[in-house]
Amino acid sequence: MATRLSDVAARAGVSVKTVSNVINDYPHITAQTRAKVEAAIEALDYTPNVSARSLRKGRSDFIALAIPEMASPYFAELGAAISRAAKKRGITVLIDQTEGEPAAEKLVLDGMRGQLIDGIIFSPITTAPAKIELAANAKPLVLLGERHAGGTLDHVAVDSVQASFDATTHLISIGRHRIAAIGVGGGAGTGAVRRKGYRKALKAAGLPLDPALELAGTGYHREDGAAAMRELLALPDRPDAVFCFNDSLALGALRSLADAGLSVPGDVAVVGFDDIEDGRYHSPSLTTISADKDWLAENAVALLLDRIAGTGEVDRRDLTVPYTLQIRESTAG
Amino acid sequence: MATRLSDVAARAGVSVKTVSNVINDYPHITAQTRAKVEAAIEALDYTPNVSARSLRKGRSDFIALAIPEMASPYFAELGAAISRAAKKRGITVLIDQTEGEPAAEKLVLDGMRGQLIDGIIFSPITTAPAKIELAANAKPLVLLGERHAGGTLDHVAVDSVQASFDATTHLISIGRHRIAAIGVGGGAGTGAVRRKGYRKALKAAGLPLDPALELAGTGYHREDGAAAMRELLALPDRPDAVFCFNDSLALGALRSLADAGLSVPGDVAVVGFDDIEDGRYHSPSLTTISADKDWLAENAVALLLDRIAGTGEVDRRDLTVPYTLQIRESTAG
DNA sequence: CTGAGTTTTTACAACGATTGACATCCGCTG
DNA sequence: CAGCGGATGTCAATCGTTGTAAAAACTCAG
Repeated sequence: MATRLSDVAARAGVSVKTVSNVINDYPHITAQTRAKVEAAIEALDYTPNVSARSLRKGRSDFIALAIPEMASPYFAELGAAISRAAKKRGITVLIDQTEGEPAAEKLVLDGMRGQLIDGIIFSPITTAPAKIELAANAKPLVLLGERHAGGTLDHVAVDSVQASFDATTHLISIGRHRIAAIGVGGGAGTGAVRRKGYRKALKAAGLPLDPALELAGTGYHREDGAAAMRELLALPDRPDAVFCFNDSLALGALRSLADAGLSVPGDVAVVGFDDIEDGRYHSPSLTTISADKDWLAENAVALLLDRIAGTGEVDRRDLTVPYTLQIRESTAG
Repeated sequence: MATRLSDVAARAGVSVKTVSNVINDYPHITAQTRAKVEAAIEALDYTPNVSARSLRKGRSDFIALAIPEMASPYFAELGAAISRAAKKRGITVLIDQTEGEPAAEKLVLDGMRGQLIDGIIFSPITTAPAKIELAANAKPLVLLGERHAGGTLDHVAVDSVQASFDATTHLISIGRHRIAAIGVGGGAGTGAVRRKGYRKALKAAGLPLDPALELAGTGYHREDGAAAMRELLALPDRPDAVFCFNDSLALGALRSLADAGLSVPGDVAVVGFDDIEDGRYHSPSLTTISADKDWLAENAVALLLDRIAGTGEVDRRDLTVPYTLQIRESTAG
């Protein structure tokens, strides 16, 4: 079953070394020999044994993507984009669901998978910045997400403060005054950073900051958004707009608004963050911050591969993903 | 950086093989030696090298999951479930997006990844049954999805005919007479099988079969559902219910219905298939066929591992996933 | 205390691909 | 025709782990 290098060599009538040379693009090879070898490879349907190669070379061309959960739409889309970007470069992505568990995240950082993977793209939830720095000796690592903006590791993220500022300002610009925020306490520093932009926008517009309008919730899912929205609607003086720190929260919020018989954006305008596909087809469609996921994926992968190949100790790089505010029905009835 | 077996051996004062024996639970080891070795492993923070192990053993404890796209909600949820099920058994899942491309599917079947993976769970889109049979010599393989029900390969799937029958019958039971079907032509045989159940239900109820009410669409996404629904609404005699062959289609359809100002289920009742999370939080929430994804995942993984470990040529197994009809707002206003 | 029988531990050789040092063999140039 | 560079081949070693088989250590009966 297993075709080996030697099988190819035998069929091509050359030495094992030559086949290896062909595969590894060794400079001095006749077009003729190369053709012969390639024909044999084709004929035998040969694939190099990854284990053997990786054992010998110390490189596997596998990278890991560690995300909290692949079933959540944002991460699913991100994972898909990163897989594609990596595949283009002949790299395979191994997706790791940490489920936000510290133990699982630690495992990732320890360069788990027994030296199989060449590097990690990591979207942390629980692990604190300091610990990441500490453990990050094992493998090249690129961080995603806004946490940790001041660290010493390579990093790719949206400028969440600015984006949140824009989102909130958009709500103000359509005449809203009581603007709530959902997701304030959420994971990975996201909550804190986005709240910063939110508050900044309120302040810039001279609007008061009402603590009752800042909802933490326990997670970043639809149900959390729905619950938070219900809380907001129970307030004596309910908000006329909500900025949700991600689209899932926003979709949950929309559900609660619908249940309450309120119109969107008539009674309450809603803005999300992430631009997941669900939001585009929702009714009403969701206004949201749309970061370029393919850009993010391309750059995260490129950065990591750079670091893996890296000889000299290049400076830490910190990339900012371009984004736009997609105005849709949930704010522009 | 790389701590090797020999490092552990040196520190514990035993031979390399003994350490290996400890790790692999070889029966004859003194408690004392074991303790010594384990202490050394702990102290040095040793992790076995996957490549070397896999090279030597011919087993890697990696399996691949090949799906059309991980960003589509159903497959994202399925992938998450399978990852979890595998992790429980110490297996790592490598997710492969075939994007429905024949070339990519062929690669999967050829047992790509250079013998790294031990087996494949495959959810085919384009590749025909016959070709799968043919190529399936390389690696143990478990098929998902309804295509190929009569083949010779291990197989885990919902009884789509029955489920579709139930879904359609439910629509009939709430008094609908003009029931459309969306997704009839779609990929992987799904369309054909579900249509069969749909037609059967109509026939059983003595309802006429109107070809104009069977919509194919180009894919299984929201946009396809939305487009199909628009087509249906343009009919002179529009349907009073729609059975969509998956939830994404249904959500798209709901969007078009909302755009048209029609009420659900008042004017048109909608049923989906898959029970993805989006449907539960949609407004109106979506009535759907809910197959037990964890059951599916557990059994697919177990079946595959069985086959991998398998000595004797066990008979082909064909597992049917239990499901329920979740009645929600889109049919029960 | 000896020898047989049983545990426990070890030495050695693979697994498949790659690499480096050299040895060839070729056609050419000077 | 010596010599040179290009193109291949030979050979051996290496990556880290584990299966085989045998050596070493221990147990216990006589």
